[in-house]
Amino acid sequence: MNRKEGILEAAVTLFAERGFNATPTSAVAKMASVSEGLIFHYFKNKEGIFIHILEEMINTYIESIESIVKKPKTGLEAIENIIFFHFRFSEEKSDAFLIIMRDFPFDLMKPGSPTREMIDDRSARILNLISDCIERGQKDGSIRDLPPDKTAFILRGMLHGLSRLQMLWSPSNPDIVSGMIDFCRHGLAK
Amino acid sequence: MNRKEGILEAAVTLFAERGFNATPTSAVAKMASVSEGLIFHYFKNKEGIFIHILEEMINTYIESIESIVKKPKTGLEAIENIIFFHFRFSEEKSDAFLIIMRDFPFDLMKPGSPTREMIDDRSARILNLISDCIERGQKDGSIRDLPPDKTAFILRGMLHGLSRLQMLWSPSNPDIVSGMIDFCRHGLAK
Amino acid sequence: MNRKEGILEAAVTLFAERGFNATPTSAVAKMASVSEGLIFHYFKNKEGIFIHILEEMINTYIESIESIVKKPKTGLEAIENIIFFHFRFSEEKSDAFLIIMRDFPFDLMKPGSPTREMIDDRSARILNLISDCIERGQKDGSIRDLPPDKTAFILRGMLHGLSRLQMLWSPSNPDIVSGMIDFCRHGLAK
Amino acid sequence: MNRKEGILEAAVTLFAERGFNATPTSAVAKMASVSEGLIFHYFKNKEGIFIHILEEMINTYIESIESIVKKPKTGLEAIENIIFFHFRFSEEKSDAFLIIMRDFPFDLMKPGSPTREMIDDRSARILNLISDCIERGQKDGSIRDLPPDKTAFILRGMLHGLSRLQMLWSPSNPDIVSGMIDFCRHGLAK
DNA sequence: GATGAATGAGATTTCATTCAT
DNA sequence: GATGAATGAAATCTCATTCAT
Repeated sequence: MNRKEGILEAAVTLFAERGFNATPTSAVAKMASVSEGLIFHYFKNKEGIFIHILEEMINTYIESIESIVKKPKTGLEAIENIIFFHFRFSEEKSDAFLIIMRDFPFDLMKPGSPTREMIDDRSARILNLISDCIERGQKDGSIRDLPPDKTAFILRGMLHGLSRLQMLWSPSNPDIVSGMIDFCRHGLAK
Repeated sequence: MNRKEGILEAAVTLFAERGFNATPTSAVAKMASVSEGLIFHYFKNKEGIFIHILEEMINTYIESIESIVKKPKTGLEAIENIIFFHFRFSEEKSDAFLIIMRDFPFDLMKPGSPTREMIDDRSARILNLISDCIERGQKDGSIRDLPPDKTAFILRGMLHGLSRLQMLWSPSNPDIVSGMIDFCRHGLAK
Repeated sequence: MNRKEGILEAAVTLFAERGFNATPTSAVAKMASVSEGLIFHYFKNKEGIFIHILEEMINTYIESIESIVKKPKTGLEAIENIIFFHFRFSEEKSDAFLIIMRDFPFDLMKPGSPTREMIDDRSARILNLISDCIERGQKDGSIRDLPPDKTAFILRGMLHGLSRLQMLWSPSNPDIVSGMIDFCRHGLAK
Repeated sequence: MNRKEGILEAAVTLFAERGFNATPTSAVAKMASVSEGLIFHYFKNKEGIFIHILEEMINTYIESIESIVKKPKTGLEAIENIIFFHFRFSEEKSDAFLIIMRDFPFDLMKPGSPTREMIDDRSARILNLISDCIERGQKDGSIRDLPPDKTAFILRGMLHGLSRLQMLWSPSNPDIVSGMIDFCRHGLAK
């Protein structure tokens, strides 16, 4: 493993454990057995590390969804697959997922910033992927008549909110995947 | 307006604008025309301000919901009212809402801390209120047979996620209230 | 002596000794027996210390000259008094004088910055004081016909350059006050 | 242009623009399209670049003056030529001139350091050149009786101070060459 | 000659918090 | 209650410089 990856790995672990703000770059450097300067050599900023993690994650997420939605026969099944995938993904990459849900530094979202643009772009792509499935489902008869874009937004909101609630906010942690699938099937299907 | 309220008002405004971490207590003091020391006299901590805002908000939220769910005839209508109320509330108190969604300092959630206990309690109460409505709906025939607790969790996740996405993360901001109502009606109703 | 003055005194001494850039604020704090934070409480910036020293010095300089030029009978004598004063002043306040001549951080001169404006103002006032003397001398017959503003600029340049050369750049340090007086008498007088 | 010269050219440009201290070697390397290591291969130090620029400039300055003072018939004319040359030179090499006037790192002047010795030597040579002209003028009757060394120092101080004031410190920038010539003619001539 | 990854030593600055008044 | 001077503990980031290749 090269040094850059070592830094990223250490950062993900420590950020998840202590929080982004509460983790000094010195701790990351120490855990990665690297000089502190090297972090800034590669990432320029502490935020640079975050951005790297975020970008990598979001891109993998989208690419996975892109390939996943192709397989099923109906649009509704495609949506169900997205839901399954989302929660599996959030478990597999739980550390990075947690960081992004919990510690996102929102000054990165200043209008016009490159990160903002990247996120806006990815958000739009995700919404498109979902609403494409909905339209597909409306054509193949698996999904009833409802506005695809709005509904895509609602589904994404559900995924986002359920993941976040489960991770950060709630004492009880029911298995909600099957529940959500069921709920959506009724909410969407004819 | 007394000084304590002045501090709270200034804090909400500034935290919403710049973020909790990025707002020094000195800025709050200056905006409230108060000495910095007085903040600590009233709130002990910087986090103390946050906790106060959070608690006030969450209590109002719950009390409002408690009174709201009583009126409608069916459980389903009660749920719909909760949804309406949630989004109205998030607009009315948009600053405080934003702060809590975006800047929550998660070290307050350390197991056993008083804030953690307060939140766990309030979360449970909210879930109970929702699942009560569901059970009510199942009795009055407006809601189909599905697990009340899980479903309550899902509904709360939707509310949380949609609000958060709308506020922080998404370029497009469709009006999703009616969409969510429609979606839930299909998802829940018989 | 209060703490603020203590900081200034320590700063002048250390800056003169080691140079502005080479003196860490920690050294100033230590020498003034004060916490490092207090420096920033009073001066906001490391540059803030410099600006304070500069402003105090330049104001004293101008006020002294203002009172000095009034006394003598002729304009030429007034000029001579300025010259005498300048070199006496530079010896009395040699530390602060040295710092300003040697370590001036020229990003303070960015067009539009408050320090830039302050300096432009003070420069103009000094030039005015000198050229007033010249005009006075032309009226009273002690100074020949030459452009007052340009000549004032030249005299100020001489003062500046001689002080700087003497302090920083030259191995031999002749007593140049009398020489300059003599030179100017011939250069200016009828 | 070879790489060493490329580095020097980039350095002069950047130092003039941002200041010596504020310009990282990395910026010089980038602008010269060269690796950062190569700078240290050629110059050993960041200060090494400065010294190189300084030495080149000061030597050219002296050699030019040496050849210039030979031509005119009288000592006074020779002095006038020096003055003309000085200001022309400072305009032609304005970037390098600016750097030396503004950013000279005075730890290079530590007694005994090679740069200190080089500068002391060049300063003495410049003073000698000027005072030679004065003595010449006293012999040929163009310059009155005054101490040549002291006067040479004063003239050099004028040149230094006027250039510096003009470049760094003053809002008004009158054309002072002719003024200085006139002033000196009266100050020096019989 | 030439590269650029890697280092490490600081330096400035920020801030929550305390406490004497 | 109210003030604000004073503290001190970090934390990010910058850079000159080195060195293996």
